[in-house]
Amino acid sequence: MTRKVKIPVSTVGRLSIYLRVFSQVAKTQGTISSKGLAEWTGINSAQVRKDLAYFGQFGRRGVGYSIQDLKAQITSILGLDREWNAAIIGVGHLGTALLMYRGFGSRRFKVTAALDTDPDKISWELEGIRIHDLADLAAVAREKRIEIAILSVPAEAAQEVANQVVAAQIPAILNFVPVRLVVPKHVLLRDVDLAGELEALTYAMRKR
Amino acid sequence: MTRKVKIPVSTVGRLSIYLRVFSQVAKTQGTISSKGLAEWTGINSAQVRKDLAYFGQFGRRGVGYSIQDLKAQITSILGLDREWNAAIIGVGHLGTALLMYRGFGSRRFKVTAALDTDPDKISWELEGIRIHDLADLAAVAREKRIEIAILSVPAEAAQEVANQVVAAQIPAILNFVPVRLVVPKHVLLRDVDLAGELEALTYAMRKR
DNA sequence: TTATACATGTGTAAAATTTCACAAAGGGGG
DNA sequence: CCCCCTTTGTGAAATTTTACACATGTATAA
Repeated sequence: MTRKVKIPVSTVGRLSIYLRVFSQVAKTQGTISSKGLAEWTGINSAQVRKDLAYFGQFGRRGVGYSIQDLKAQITSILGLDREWNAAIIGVGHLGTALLMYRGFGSRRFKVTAALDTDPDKISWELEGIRIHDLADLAAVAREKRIEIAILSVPAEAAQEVANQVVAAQIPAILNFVPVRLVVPKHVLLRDVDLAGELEALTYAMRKR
Repeated sequence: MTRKVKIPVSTVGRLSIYLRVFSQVAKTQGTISSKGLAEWTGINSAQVRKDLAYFGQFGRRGVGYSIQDLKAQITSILGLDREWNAAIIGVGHLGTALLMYRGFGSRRFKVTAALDTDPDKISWELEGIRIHDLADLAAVAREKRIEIAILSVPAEAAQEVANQVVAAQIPAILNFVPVRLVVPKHVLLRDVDLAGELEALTYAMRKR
């Protein structure tokens, strides 16, 4: 089988990048080479081939990769051949921001619930999504079949909320809170640090 | 000198993480060990020491690092000892979202301008920030001393807008558009791919 | 003063990731 | 059918990143 060796996380990240290229070139050609993908992405062409080879032999020597096929393959590898329900937990500035951001939905992600603890927010609706009481998380998660919790709560509350997410049997967390969360290892956790991204820029700018 | 060897990007990313820990522990202790930082962050303690050692000898053997000192050091290393003016370019869903998100401002980043090409948006104000015509980018950038452009425009327009940013002499771009931008190498570019983050999660969930 | 426990800074080893480089194939033209 | 150009898939090398391990320094207590 193909999935004997462990696949680097970085490879998975690049799959997303390759997928994106297709929406930009698909119209003009039916096929693309690793060199072509390399040019579009800035990733070394050997790297491209190696990334794809982890999952199978999708290319044809002398020809390249069928865009249609490869698109379908990567879509399937990334689990994007179906929809995923997500809930936003914490409807403060960032949470509201993420709720408004339709980019999540644009691919296969649907934000179908929002939760907060603030009585002034609960029962309100934002962008057509009702805000539930966080206390009802387990019920909401079950009912709406939530599989991804998008966390944007205050730092002090983050771990406690994460515990509730785990208790509600939601299997994955996308954490926007700049705090290290401890979760059982069967729960998938991914951190996004927006301030950190800016800091990487100022670090580089400072040296001038 | 301390800056002879090249510092890994990953090290810089971890500095942000260390810095964050201090706001959570500072009150209780005056000092922290690499082991302590390791426990807070999940990063190996030798890694912590190596990261810090790139920039100088901040610790004391048998004692650890003075939190106050280390905080000041990292703050300075990351260039966070002053404020940075940022502009949000593209006030669609994500742009609005980012504009509302005060987390950027919470540290040393100030979003002081917003720009768009849509006549219906230009001259409006959002969160107290006036939306300018993108055509005026160079003037706005000069006047407001913009040093970071936060890009959230449609994919088709991204490269062209990036060119304008470069022409406006803005030295750094934080790009939220899932497109590879080509910029001169004196311009700092950092990509944030929100959909990609979710895709990393679904990839892992799919395998069950 | 000496023993003990702690913790840094760093040389070295290990692991992971990226890049090179080439044999093996595919395709097209004559 | 043969030649030539292209491009994959993949060992092996190179590079980068992480982890180990320990000599060296610090503090405390008896």
